[in-house]
Amino acid sequence: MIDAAGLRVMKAIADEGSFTGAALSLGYSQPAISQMVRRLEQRTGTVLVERVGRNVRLTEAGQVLARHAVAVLSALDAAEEEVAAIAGLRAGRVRLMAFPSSSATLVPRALALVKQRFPDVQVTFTEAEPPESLAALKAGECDLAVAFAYEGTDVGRGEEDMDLFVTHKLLDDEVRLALPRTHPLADRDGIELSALATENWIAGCPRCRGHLLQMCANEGFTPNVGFETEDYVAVLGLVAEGLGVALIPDLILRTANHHDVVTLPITPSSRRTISVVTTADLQRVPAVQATIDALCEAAKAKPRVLASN
Amino acid sequence: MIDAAGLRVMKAIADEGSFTGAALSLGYSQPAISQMVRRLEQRTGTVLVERVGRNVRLTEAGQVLARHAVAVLSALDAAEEEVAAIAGLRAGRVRLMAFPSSSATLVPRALALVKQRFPDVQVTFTEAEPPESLAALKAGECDLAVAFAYEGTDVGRGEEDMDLFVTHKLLDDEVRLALPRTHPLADRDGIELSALATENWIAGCPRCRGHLLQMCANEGFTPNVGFETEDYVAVLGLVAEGLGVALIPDLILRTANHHDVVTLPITPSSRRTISVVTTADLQRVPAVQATIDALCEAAKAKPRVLASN
DNA sequence: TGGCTTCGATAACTTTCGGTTATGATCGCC
DNA sequence: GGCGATCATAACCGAAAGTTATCGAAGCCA
Repeated sequence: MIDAAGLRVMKAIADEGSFTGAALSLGYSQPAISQMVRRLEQRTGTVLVERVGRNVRLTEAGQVLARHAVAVLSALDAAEEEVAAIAGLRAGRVRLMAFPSSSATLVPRALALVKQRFPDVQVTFTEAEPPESLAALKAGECDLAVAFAYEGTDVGRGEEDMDLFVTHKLLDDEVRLALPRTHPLADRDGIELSALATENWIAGCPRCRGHLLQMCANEGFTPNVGFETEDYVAVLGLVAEGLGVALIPDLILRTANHHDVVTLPITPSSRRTISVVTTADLQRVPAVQATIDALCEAAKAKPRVLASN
Repeated sequence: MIDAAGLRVMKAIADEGSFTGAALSLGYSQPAISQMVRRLEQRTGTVLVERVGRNVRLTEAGQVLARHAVAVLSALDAAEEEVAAIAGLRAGRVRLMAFPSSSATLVPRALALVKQRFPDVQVTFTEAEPPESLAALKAGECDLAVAFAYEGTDVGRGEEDMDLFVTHKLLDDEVRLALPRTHPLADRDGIELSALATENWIAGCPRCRGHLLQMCANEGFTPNVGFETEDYVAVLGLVAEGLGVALIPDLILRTANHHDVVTLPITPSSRRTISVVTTADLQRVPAVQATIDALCEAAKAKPRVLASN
């Protein structure tokens, strides 16, 4: 019934004391004010201004509207400013989910980049493996997921609704064989997977275990998996103690290595692709886009860290 | 930029969880919501909803708008309600000015009527003689003036801008001669003004004094005015003490009389007209109209009071 | 897996509302 | 009494907002 424009006009009339002044201050023409007031009067069914001589004066009801105008308009301005802040990266919240081994350096580096560039954008971070993080993304519980997919399977995921998601590849993560320094094969430059059919194996996270089984099946054998743990530090410990060998992504080795463990490239080579995943809608949110950018840059900066290691 | 309708829509979407639901709850069609959201999005330059499957979910910016919506809309409702209260006589303030002798019974009775009918309408009351009250009305310092004009002069006033004002006649007030009970003429049923040329006169308010001089001039003499006071009780006291005679409006005699004073009709008869004056704009304000009505009714009820006196 | 239902997007049309220009009426002032 | 300023009114114009009709797609259910 009453709209903000009407209130703005009433306030301008109260401030300026005349229709003409109000028109000037609002950038309208004088008749616009005139009929705007008339509209308001017949909508409210009340006299809002009294025409006295060639000036006008607000009635009590008119003063009421003018008084409320400041409250309404300031609330409107506040809303506008707040979304403008989000649009202008002066505010905003990004809920990021990433799988554990990415949170070692890739994610912290990206978060630091975002914080440096847009100090008021808040990125919250939760660890989650790709299946859960993508489910959370779908459920609207996060805005961004850092996920990985092993070569062969699709980048975003191997699942059906890949077109719902938008993925940006961050980096390729080579899978290497980890074995004890004391192992007979430890001094080789590389090794064929098929030569490891009789080893005891240590498996990582469920997806990694699946990938291990898949690769071995391709080579014609079923690995003897003696241990399973999601903690790659534990995997390295187990390997170091000579309890078995493991396939470990290179990304993990950059931050956690063990002086009793040697890693070798394998044949056929295998890698996983690490990507950041979001939705088409969310990607258009500035803070989300900024976080994606930061992640991409953090990923590009990675190899140097690797080389120095 | 952002309008209340947009906020209302955002809130409805937040509440209903879908465009269709919002459309239903607001009485719009579904496409209306759809393009309303799109408009808002391109105005704010931000993504406000994410389309997930066949439902929608608000983004952070969208939630911000929905959250502010309640503040803005409630402020708007408050404004609307307040003017509706004024329009519906559940609120409102009337600033009434009346000349002193009208405040004895006429005004109190009218105020009581208003208070009984519309307990929440506040009538404030200030005493003022017609010249000042009408000036105040013109200056916007009051809404209603109870004024009087002596026969011959115009009802609203004798001045130029009578068409600015709207007047409602309340009652005619007969002017009577007040003289001491001991006066030789005190037992007459009436008296010619011309027979009083040699009396000592006591004059009331400036306008009354002017009227006295005018009447006497019409009868061919100039009254010998020994006292002037605006306080009619004082006039009666002076008359009672035999210090002179006076012309006193009947309205005053209804509330203030003196057992040593006798009043008589005079010839030529004279009366003043008591009216309530406002402006055309203010008359359309419900509370003002209600007060006018109450004054008219209070004036009609008057004669009975007089008769019983 | 294939229809059925439902939901959002889009297009095209219509109407109403809000605004401007032009003009008139009136007031206050010189 | 004329002049300048102010509000009101009329006529006109355009944009914006809402509607109907239709499409595409998603989820649901058998």
